Amino acid sequence: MKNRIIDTAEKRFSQYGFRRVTMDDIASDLGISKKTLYQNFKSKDDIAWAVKERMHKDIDRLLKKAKKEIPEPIERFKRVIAEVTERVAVIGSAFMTDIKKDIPDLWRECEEFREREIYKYIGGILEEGIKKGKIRKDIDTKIAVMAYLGAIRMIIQPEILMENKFSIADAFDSILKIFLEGIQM
Amino acid sequence: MKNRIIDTAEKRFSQYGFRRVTMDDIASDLGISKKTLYQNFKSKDDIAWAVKERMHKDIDRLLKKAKKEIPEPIERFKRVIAEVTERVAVIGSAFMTDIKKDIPDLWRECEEFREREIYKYIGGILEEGIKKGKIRKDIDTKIAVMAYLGAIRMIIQPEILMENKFSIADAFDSILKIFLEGIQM
DNA sequence: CTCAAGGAAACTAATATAGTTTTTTTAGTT
DNA sequence: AACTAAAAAAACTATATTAGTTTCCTTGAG
Repeated sequence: MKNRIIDTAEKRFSQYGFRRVTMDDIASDLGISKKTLYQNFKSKDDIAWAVKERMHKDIDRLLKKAKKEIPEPIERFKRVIAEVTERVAVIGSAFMTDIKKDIPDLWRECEEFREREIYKYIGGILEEGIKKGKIRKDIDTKIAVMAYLGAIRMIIQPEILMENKFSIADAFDSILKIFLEGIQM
Repeated sequence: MKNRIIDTAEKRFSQYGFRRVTMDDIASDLGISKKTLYQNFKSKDDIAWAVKERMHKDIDRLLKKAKKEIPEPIERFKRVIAEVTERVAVIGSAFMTDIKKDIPDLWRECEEFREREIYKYIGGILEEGIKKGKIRKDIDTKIAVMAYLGAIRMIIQPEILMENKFSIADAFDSILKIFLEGIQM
């Protein structure tokens, strides 16, 4: 049950931020009462922390695995991008803006994680690629990663998917193609 | 004064959405009292409408000008991208989510504008480029435009600029480079 | 000095929602 | 069928927030 709650909360928070999502929303999505929700989590803040903890753990695991299994930068980038991005895009501006005010400690930890694990780690893959002459020297790797995340975040919004003909997989492929083409030598 | 208010509101709405921005915020940013603010606009909703009207007018003007002056698709894309994107990025997910609930008519108009003027128009430039063999056939132009907007939106957040060494101009350049490289034949 | 305009502060009314409690419903057991 | 425990649904309380309004204070011009 706890995981179902975290799933639902993650989805909602990523789309609407923290403040905009009510406990009623989450309970209703899950088909449970608020009472049951509070039997599992002490407060709304607790849920936000749980969402963050699980996400960070998952992403850590994926990044470590990719590092171990794939030495080649472009391929590793592709793997990481495929597996991590959608989750990472959840650290969206509305959520962060909200928790910066409402749960500052949580915000700080998310910021640090993002800086360390996302930009440094993924940016590091790109730097490797630059060293090996596979990726253009003239791009700032952090900007590239940010841009990619921004692009993905744009696409994963449910209204966008609903209103348009393409599937999310197609969209991800397209964006990845543009990026890979754009960053490679 | 009205324009100063619209400037400030546009900035705030683009970053924080509609609901999160208070009339106190706007007044304070401008160094005026709420009283003065209400002397210029009847309500908060009025301000949102004013922001939208002005923006759409500005973008319309820019798009028409570019069409008249620049026949070549890649160059036109560059021009449009340079002049329009930052403004367009203001139609962000937080703002749209808020007004969808709070001011549905405004939301509808913004949606239509975005569909017509941004995706169709800019997408149209890209389609032209495809026809002329300058842009890859295998990308969906709408996804490309969305991705680009997402990337830009990511970068223009003030905290991002503050925390990082690159300038906004550098970031825009980088992103544009990646995109142009990624979409061209 | 007076006065008008505008900023700052205080206020009111309304809304929203976290968290809690009560009522109703449901499913299982005897 | 009756009973019971658990959970959903509904209602409630307390608190926070903010749009819009009013009052008080300050400032600058005449």
